[in-house]
Amino acid sequence: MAPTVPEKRKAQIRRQATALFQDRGFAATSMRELAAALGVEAASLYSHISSKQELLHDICFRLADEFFGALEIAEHTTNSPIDALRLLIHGHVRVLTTDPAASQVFLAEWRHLAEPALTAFIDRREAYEVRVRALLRRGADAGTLRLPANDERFAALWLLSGLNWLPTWYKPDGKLTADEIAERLTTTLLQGLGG
Amino acid sequence: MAPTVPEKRKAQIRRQATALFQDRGFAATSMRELAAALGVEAASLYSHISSKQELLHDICFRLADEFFGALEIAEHTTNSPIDALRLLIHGHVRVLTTDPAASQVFLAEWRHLAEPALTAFIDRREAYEVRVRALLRRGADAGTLRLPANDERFAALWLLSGLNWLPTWYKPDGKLTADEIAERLTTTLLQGLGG
DNA sequence: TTAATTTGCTAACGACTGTTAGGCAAGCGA
DNA sequence: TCGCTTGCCTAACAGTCGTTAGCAAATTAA
Repeated sequence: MAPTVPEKRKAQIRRQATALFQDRGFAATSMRELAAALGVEAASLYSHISSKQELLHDICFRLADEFFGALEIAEHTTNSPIDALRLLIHGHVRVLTTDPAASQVFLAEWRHLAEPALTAFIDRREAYEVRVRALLRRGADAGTLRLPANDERFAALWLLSGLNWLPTWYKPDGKLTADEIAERLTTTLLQGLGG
Repeated sequence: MAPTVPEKRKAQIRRQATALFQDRGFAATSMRELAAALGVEAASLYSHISSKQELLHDICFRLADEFFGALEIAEHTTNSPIDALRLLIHGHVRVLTTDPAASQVFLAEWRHLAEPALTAFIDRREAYEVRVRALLRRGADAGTLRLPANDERFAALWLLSGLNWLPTWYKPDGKLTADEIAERLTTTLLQGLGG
């Protein structure tokens, strides 16, 4: 009846699945490969999980929750749009660097979700972007942000694309901490590369 | 003996394959799906191509050539690093917008290349980034660019990530032309979002 | 010790994978 | 009309896919 012990093995499977989905892709990863990586036969996995889809679903929606958490902190801890933007970047970067593998699966493999999870995922992602746009809009209206062509949609894409590329090159053993990376990204984002 | 007629059909197959690889991914696209999209049986494809790998290879390396072409123009038409950067962005955006589907395959599906093409591809990509970094370095040394932490590696990632996210949202029927997008990106990149 | 739970196994299912072999019909230049 | 090429077909190959059934060993709880 203890839920912690069964969670252990399931967590191991999820971690290994995350790693494999990340570097081979969901579709190119077989349950037999996943099992082999855990030193087990493929059929044995089904004592712990119900399907391959469930693994992808768990990874994608857990990360979605974390990104939403970071967004909500940014929205609720300050009234200053620029401080909120800083908080958003720091939170976003912390999620990305805490589990880069899961982040990459979240960013790149979500399209392999089956319905109805796929639609739910897309809706959540859109809701996230809407709120980021609103945050940028507030900054532009207050005069503390200068959006290109006054277009918060464009600015939001620019912001998120700059952040979301991070897990493709981030190495956890690198010299920079998550906060240092976030600081650099914030500076670069706000000031640009112009001399 | 006329090489143009057989090329026609092969080009159709390549275009359809590009579209399918883009929205399902290489591994999740079967030759039977590709054939069905062309109104043909799977086996018939092999009169025109030699393998599924060949399709991926052609797409990835053609795009690599185009990106390198844009880079070379940027390197050779001006001595001003900042003008070269502008040219690079415009060229890069033009490639991305001219064939967004192929661009997304290039950016997202290259990892499914088989050896030795995979290693060759990675090497080319690295060579590309090295040259972009050199371009940014020159700008920083000349004082016309201000790189975050004076790190051209970081700046290059920032630049390319901002550009490479474009094909995920770009719609060819949108209001913005490729040059308008490139101008906005250039402005945003150089000036940032700071008010 | 007994009972229940967890974890894994072998074997197999039906479906699907990329690809090949071999043939047939239409359109072509000679 | 002949022969050749192009384009597509059916049939099949050997292998892999996710998943289920049924059973056994190990671990844990009472």
